[in-house]
Amino acid sequence: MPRPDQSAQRRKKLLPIIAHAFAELGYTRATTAELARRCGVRENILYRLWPDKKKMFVASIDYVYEQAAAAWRKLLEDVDDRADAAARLLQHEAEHYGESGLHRIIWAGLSQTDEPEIRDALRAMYGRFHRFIRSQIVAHRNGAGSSTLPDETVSAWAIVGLGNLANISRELGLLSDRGRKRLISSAGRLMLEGRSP
Amino acid sequence: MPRPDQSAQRRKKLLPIIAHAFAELGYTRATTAELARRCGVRENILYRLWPDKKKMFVASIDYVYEQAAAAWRKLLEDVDDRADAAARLLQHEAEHYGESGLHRIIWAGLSQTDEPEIRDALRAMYGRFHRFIRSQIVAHRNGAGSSTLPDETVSAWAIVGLGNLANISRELGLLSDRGRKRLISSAGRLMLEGRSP
DNA sequence: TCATACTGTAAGTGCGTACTTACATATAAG
DNA sequence: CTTATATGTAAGTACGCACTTACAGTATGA
Repeated sequence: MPRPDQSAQRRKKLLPIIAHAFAELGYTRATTAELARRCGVRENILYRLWPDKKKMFVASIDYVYEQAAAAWRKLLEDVDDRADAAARLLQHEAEHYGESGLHRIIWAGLSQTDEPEIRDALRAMYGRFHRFIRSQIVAHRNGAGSSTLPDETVSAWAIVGLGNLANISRELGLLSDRGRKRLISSAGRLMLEGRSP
Repeated sequence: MPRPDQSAQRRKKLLPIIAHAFAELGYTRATTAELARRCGVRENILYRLWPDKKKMFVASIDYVYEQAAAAWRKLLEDVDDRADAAARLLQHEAEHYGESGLHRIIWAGLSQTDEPEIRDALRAMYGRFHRFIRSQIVAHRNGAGSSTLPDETVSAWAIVGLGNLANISRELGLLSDRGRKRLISSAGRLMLEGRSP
């Protein structure tokens, strides 16, 4: 009888490498040849693990979201006060935004929205991202919604937009690290509770 | 003696068509063959007017920005109260967002930031865009900056971020037209003056 | 031990696309 | 009319890249 199939574990092992390559190089420049080189294998090995390049990328999107979600969960473990969690997360993102470099995957994906599979993966991802932020805002405001504040849905999208602009500014060199931090904490706080520190 | 060179006028005539193609198809799908087809000429004609595809795109960025700026100027002509202008612009964008095609060109460009020329053009464009918005905010607040509001620079970037998220949401189908309108007017107003309608 | 499927190597293939070349024709001025 | 350059047509080239194929080696379980 044949050898046991180990492709699942192998995917798990190579995915971080592939995700990093996509993050660093973007979708098009991360050629299948380069992906294989970084993984220390030949191209056809990758094609045995994933049917095509798109699937490798979609897997990378999921991987990256899971990484971020895990970091947030860990951060929230230490927070007792649910209402404090949102501010804590915002602060954390202001300080460490983009440090992993993995958020650039989303960026790379946005340039490939003509591929339905990638579109779908991104939409799902933004949806989860938005829901997470929104739930934090709800907990933070805790029913005390001011009439001069947008509702949680709008506020959450605006915060997602902040994160995205932070991406663009990093990509184009529009803002310094300090400027970006100020933007996230200041505008983010405003969206959260209607005043800025 | 030879015939007079008419390439300048010709560029002027074809640029809107080219810009439109880039906005509609994105950078990669707007192949030189397709651009030529839409212009009703052969590819080499385009290559006599611009040295390469990148230059055609950069020219499109400038063209589209000028179009949008002209529309804004026109809108502001009718506004007497300078302090009212910002709110008026915001309202206008909430209603007509994306109609100029400006945002879609930026979008197309963001997927090509590995090309230095395109990067530079985008950076310059974001700079102008931000300066414009910022000046409107300054005029709107007119010295009456509240201590609970971010400064004009931050607010302007946040509004740019809103526009960008509006783009993403349109591209991915995250928000309805109504939702997008609500986002721009509601969060935009908050960034502008610290309260939401 | 032996059939079977996994794992690896090496070379290729097909295709799309930015960009070019060769050449015919039209139009201005001297 | 001549000449020099603009304008048009049609084909072609070079190249990168996603994806494939052919085949040799290897570990497993009956």
